[in-house]
Amino acid sequence: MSSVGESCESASVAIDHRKGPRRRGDALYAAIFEATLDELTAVGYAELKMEHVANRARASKGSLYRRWSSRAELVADAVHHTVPGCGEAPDTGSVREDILGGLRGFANLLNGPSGEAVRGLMAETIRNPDLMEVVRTRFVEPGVNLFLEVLRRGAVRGEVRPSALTTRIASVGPELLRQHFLAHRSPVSDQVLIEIVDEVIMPLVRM
Amino acid sequence: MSSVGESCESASVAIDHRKGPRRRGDALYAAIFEATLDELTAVGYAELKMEHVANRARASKGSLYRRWSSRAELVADAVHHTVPGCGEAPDTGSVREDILGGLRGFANLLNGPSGEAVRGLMAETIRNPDLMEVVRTRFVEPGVNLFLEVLRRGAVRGEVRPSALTTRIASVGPELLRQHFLAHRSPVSDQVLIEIVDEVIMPLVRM
DNA sequence: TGCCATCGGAACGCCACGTGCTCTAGCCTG
DNA sequence: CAGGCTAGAGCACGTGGCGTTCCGATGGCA
Repeated sequence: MSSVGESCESASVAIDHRKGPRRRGDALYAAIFEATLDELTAVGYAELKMEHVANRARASKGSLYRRWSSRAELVADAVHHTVPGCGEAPDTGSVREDILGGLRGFANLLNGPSGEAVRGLMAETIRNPDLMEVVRTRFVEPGVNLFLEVLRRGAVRGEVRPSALTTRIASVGPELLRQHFLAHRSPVSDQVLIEIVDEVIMPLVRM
Repeated sequence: MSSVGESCESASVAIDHRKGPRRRGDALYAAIFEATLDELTAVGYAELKMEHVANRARASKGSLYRRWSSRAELVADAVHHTVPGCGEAPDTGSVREDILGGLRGFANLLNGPSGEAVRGLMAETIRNPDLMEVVRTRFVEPGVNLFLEVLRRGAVRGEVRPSALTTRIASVGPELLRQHFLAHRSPVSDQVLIEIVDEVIMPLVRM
C-alpha cells in the first residue's frame, strides 16, 4: 500500500473522500451487522479485524468502538440481531420428533453462516466471563428451556418419565450437540443428531 | 521503565549479560515447561506472552520459537509433559463408583494448575484444526476409552446393558464434564459430578 | 436556516509478535 | 587439552492490529 508517489501527488483529483451519503442510527447499525456477518463468512472469526468490518460497512473504526468495546461484543450483537432466535418448541405429538426438531433447529443455525460466528464466540467466551454470561443468557438458556418444555409435554402424554424433567437432562441434548460442533469443523449431519436422540436422550427420558 | 539516565550511563558496571550458566537439552525444556505452567497459573492463557515465558525461564524468545511455532503448541506440550496422563480405569467392582472415579480424575486435573491451560487450549483448539487433532488424540480419546473399559466391565458383571457399550455413550460423561468446565470458571464440584452420574449416566446405561 | 451531535477518514502511540544479528557457553572432536 | 561448532542469551528491528484522537463534513432537528 501507499505505493502512490509521495511528493506533490495529491494533484490526483480531489477525490475528497468525505463524500457518500452518511448513515446514522438503525441504518448504520444494519450496515455494520451485515458487514460483520459478511466478513465472518469470508475470513472466519479468528481473522476478523475491526478495521475490515469498518471498511466493508463503509464506516469508521470510531463508529464501531463507540458502540462495542470489543470484537466479541460486536459479533455477539450481530449474530443476535440476525438469527431469528431459537423459536418455539416443536409440538408434533411425539417427544422423539420434538427433540429431533429442536436439535435440527440448532444444527441449522450452526451449519449456516452464523455457525462460524458462534464458533468464534464460544472461543472468546472461554476467555471472557462477561461475554460468557451474555452468551449463556442469549443462546444457551433459551435452548434448555425449549427442551424442558418438550419434555414436559412428553411427560403429560406419558412418553417421558416425570423424574426426567430436570434442567440437567434437558441440557444434555444441546450440550452434546455443542460439544460435537466445537470438536468438528464440518457441518453437523442429521445422522449425528439422530444418534444423539436415539442413543442417548430417548433411553434417558423414556418411562 | 527505562528510568535510568540516558547519557553516558553505561558506566553502570559491565553487567555483561551473557553470563549465567546456560542450560541445554532436557534441562532447558524442563525450565521452559515450568515457566509456562507458572505463567499460566499467574496470568492465564489469554494473557500468556511468549516473552514473559522466556524471561521467567531465563531463556530467549529464539529458543522458544526454535521449538514451538506458537503459544498453543508450547502450552499443549507443557501440559502434556506435566500431567500424568489420565491413568488407568478405576476398577472398584461398581460401575457407578468407577464412572465417578473416572470423572473425578478428570475433574482433579481440570481443577488443578493445568485447568487454566486446558481452558485456553480448548479456546485455541476452536481456531486451529491441527491443534484440535493433537488435543483430541492426547486428551479426549484416552478419556473415552477409559469409560468404555469401565462400561465393558460393568456389562460383564450385568450392571450395564450391553447395548450401552458405544463410543457415543462412553463420551457422554467426559463431554458433559467438559461442557460444564468451559461454561463455569469455578472449580468443578463433586456435587456436579455426582449429578451427572446419577441423573444422566446411570439411568442411561443400566439394564 | 442555523446548530450540534455524529459521521468518515486518517494518523498516532502502543504492544506483542516473530526474526535476525551478535556474542558467548558448553559440548564434541581430534 | 585445544580448537571448532552448535545452540543459547540478549537485543533490536520490522510488522500488524488495537484502540484512541483529531479534524472536517454532514444531516437531522429546532
